Amino acid sequence: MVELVFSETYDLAHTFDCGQIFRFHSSDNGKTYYGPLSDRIIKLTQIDEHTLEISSDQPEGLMPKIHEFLRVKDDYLSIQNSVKVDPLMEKIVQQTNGLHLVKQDPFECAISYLLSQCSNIPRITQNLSHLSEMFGKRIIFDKQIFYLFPKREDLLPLGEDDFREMGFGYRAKYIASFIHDYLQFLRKPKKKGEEFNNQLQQIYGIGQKVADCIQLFGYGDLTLFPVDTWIQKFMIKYYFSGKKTSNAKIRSLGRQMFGQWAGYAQEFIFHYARHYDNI
DNA sequence: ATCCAGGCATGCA
DNA sequence: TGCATGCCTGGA
Repeated sequence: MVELVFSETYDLAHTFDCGQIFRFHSSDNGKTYYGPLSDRIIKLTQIDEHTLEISSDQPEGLMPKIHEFLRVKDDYLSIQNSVKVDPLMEKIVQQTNGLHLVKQDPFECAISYLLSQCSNIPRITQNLSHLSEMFGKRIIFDKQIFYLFPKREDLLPLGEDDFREMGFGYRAKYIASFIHDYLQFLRKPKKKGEEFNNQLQQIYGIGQKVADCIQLFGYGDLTLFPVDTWIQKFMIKYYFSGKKTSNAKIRSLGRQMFGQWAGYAQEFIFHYARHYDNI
C-alpha cells in the first residue's frame, strides 16, 4: 500500500471514465478503480484531491510501473496553463480539472482502438473483457476475479472467424491481421512523429484517427490530436464558424493550437464535449 | 421497424 | 484531394 501525492489535482473518475482506457472499473462510484497493468492488477483509491492510494496483487517493482502509467513526470499545471489559449479553453480546463492521461500498453491499446471504430464505449469494453476472460491470465485480488489482457502469443492461434464469434463484427479481420503481423510491425526500426504515424497507417484497419490514438495513448506522443466525431463537432462549432471542415484540417489546427500538449487538450475537449456541451 | 454508432478500405471522379 | 458506399452488430 503506497500513497502518491500530486501537487495538482488528480481526479481518478475523470481520468478513468473519460474513454481513453477501457478496462478500469469502479465499484464504488468513482472512489476506487481496479484494472490491469501489464503483469498485475492494480487498485487506485482517491484519498483526497491530491492523493491516491495504490496497491496491487504483486507489489514488487510496482512504483516504477505506476509512475510511467500515470505519467507522473508530466508537469500538469503548466500543461493546463499552456492549453488555456482562449476563454473557452480556460473554461474547459477548469471543468476537466484533474483529468490526466495514462500511458497504455501499445498492444492492448492498438486492439482497443481497432475495435473502437463505429462502436461505442460499452461495446468496446464488452469486447475487450470477453477477449481477456477467454485468453488472459486470471488473477484473484481483494477476493475478486480479474483477467490480464492476453499476450500476443495467446491470441496467435485465433482467426477472423473466432473474432467474429466474439462479436467483433467486421473489425474481426483487422484484429486477426494485426495479431498476425504484430511482430513484423515491431521488428521495423522504431520511428517517430509523422513517419511513425504513417507506419501505423500501413496496418490493415488503421487509418488516421486510430493511428493517432495508438501513437498518443500507447506510445505517449502528446503532440497528437485525434479527431473523432465529438472533436469534429466541437471544433467545427467553435473554431470553424460551423462550416463543414475535413478532419485533416481540424487535426492540423488542433496540433497548431496546442503544440506539444495537443493530446491533453484533445482529451480535455473530448470530455467537455461529451458531458457539458450541447453539440 | 429502420437507423446509426468514438472509421476504414475501396472505388470513382 | 474529395466524396460515396459497404461493413458486423446491438441498442435507440
